[in-house]
Amino acid sequence: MHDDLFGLTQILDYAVGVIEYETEDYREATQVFIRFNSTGKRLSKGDLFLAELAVQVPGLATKDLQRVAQKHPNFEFTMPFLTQCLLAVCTGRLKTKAKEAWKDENGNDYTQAHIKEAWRKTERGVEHVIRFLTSTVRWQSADLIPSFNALIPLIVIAAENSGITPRDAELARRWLLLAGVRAYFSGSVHSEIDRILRRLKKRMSVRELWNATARSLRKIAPSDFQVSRISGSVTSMYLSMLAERDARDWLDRHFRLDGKVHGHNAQLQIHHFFPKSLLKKHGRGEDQINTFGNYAVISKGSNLDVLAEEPATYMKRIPVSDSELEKQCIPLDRDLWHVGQYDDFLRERSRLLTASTNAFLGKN
DNA sequence: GTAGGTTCATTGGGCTATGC
DNA sequence: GCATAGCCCAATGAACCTAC
Repeated sequence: MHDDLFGLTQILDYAVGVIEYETEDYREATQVFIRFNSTGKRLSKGDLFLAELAVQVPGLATKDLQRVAQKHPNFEFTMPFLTQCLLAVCTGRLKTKAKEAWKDENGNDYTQAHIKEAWRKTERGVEHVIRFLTSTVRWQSADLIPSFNALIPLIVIAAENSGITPRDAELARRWLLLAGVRAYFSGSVHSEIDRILRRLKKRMSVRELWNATARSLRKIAPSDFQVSRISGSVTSMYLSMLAERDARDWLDRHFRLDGKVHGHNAQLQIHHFFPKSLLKKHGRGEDQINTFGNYAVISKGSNLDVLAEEPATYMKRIPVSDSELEKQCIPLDRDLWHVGQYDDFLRERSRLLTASTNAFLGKN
């Protein structure tokens, strides 16, 4: 312990090297900046694209992108993310070296006018997608977005088509929610987005986006609800469905179950339909207690005061209608609300969740 | 240069210790 | 007894690496 503390104090004597490099050329400075990025805190591709953009079109990043980044309090997109959206709209690709980001296939710089026009379209695309997220998907904040990368193709489509038509909106929602649950954008993200963007060049539509990815986006199955995470793509999809169904709190019928279940200013909370302490008492393990089939959503302020009672007991005191229970896919058969029937309850709840979610997501 | 596999970094949930 | 802080770990997205 003493050695560790002594070692820590040595940091005060650590010699930090400084190299002075004089230049008036912003481009040259950026190249040096990118080259030095191999050590220390590594910057993301988006950071480097942003640095190059600042050189290519002075003022665009510091004024226009920043304005959009700060415009929507519940959808605070980062500058690197917006830069990647702009890059996708401007060049039709994302996978590139930073210093070649704003060049065409012949190696020539895109003109300032071209990039500014692309930004005008990107900004419009971002606005349309936020409207789509709040109205069709019914997410009121960016906290519920499982993957920001998934928004990029949608923003490109909305930018090029001046929005997402009401006819396409439901397919776009199906695509976004399934892309989240299937963790479509993990692994080689830039390669995959580039492949999608190449397809979209041929036909810029949500239908084409769906066709390009459908093989990986199989419909929801009961096993998809065997998750313990309270935050995550399955919960985001469930909350979207609850808002669509105009689900209400179990104690306060006027309170819409619309919002998020975790994080700062969460409006909702997860309620274990079979209380943890009850299941623990009956020898159930964590994986059986904390599983989506046992989760319901209620308002943050609600205290159902259930202790270790069975649902069959405590639900008699709670003035919730069958229609609200149906919205949350809770089996109405009261015989399943006894702890001895827990396995059958989970099986039936998973079946109802699967059927309801697939109906909500709609057909291709 | 690209695709796909692997590794790394970040985030959020759960648990426990501590303070009020 | 409750609230809060801090730690650990799993999940996940991003970055990196390698084979073709």
